[in-house]
Amino acid sequence: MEKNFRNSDFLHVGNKLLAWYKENARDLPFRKTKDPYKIWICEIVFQQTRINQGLNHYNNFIKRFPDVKTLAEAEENEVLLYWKGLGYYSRAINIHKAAQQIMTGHNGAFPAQYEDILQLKGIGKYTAAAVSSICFGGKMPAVDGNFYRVLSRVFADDFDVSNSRAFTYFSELAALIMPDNVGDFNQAMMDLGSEICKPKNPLCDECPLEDDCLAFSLDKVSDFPVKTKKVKTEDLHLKYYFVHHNGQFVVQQRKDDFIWKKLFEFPVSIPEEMEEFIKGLKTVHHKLTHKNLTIDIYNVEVTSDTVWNDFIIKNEYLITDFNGSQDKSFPKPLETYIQNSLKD
DNA sequence: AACGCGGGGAA
DNA sequence: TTCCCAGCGTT
Repeated sequence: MEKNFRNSDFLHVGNKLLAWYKENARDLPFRKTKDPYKIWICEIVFQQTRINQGLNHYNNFIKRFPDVKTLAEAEENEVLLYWKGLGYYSRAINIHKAAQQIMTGHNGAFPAQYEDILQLKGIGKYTAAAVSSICFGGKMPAVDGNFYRVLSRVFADDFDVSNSRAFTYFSELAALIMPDNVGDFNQAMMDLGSEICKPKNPLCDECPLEDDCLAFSLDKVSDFPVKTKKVKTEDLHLKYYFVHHNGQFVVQQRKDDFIWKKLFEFPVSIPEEMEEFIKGLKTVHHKLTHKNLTIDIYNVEVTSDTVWNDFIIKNEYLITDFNGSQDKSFPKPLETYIQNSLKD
């Protein structure tokens, strides 16, 4: 793009956006508060997550963990239970650690300064800017996917949003139109990007920035944003054994690497002498963003107390039953498998 | 600077 | 199918 295009005053664009937001802001639960704890939680929940998908999780989470102290004192596994089904489970692990950071490092009071907020686990430049601007009058733009899309269209800017310098680049672009009320501006950009300036089929005739949008005037809205990085998926084959005995079954907890960090799963192998108890196999297909999973689940009904006890003791496995499984967080496909087994 | 990490909805 | 979503931590 021509650099001289950016040398004029674009503040009126931001002011139009604010006026639009005043009339068209979405009615969301976390819009009624400036409690930094609640804003923080909502920012984490809705990272890479659509509002409708995470709304129930957010409400349940706030109800169970209403403040920093309650969250900090909870068990990690219970925090993960409330994150069940949301994905990106390191968010739950980090949110719990950050609560403890706030207790020990800030006497339980959420830090007000951008630099201090940025030090918390799981909080990056986007979230620090969002919380500080919405709750404490901070002046940093909360640059996210909506900013990339709206700004690249308004300025018809072909800067590649998959470039690692995109955050800095679009932060500078945002500063051109950013009014004094940065908290509302940040939220307005989110609502405009979500409701009007959508990735596909944007509602340009309803957009308050239609007269200011260079891409629209060039009839090239669909050319922006430019994104070169392509989504690549790979196939992955997993195998589990659903080992059960007298209504109980064997579970173990995953490590905090790879997928489904610290969630519970079935054992991935059984001793040879147990193979005679295999009743059948169910293959489950599950799609992740970057993986197509094929999961073979062997149904192993152990009818020998000796074999069962040896297996548990030798491997130090955890045992649960169908009721107890509700207190644990399982990966989606395994959760579905357990629920279906309950019906049989 | 590049990559891995979930799950669901829209087109 | 493919893309995208109130991104972040690790390497």
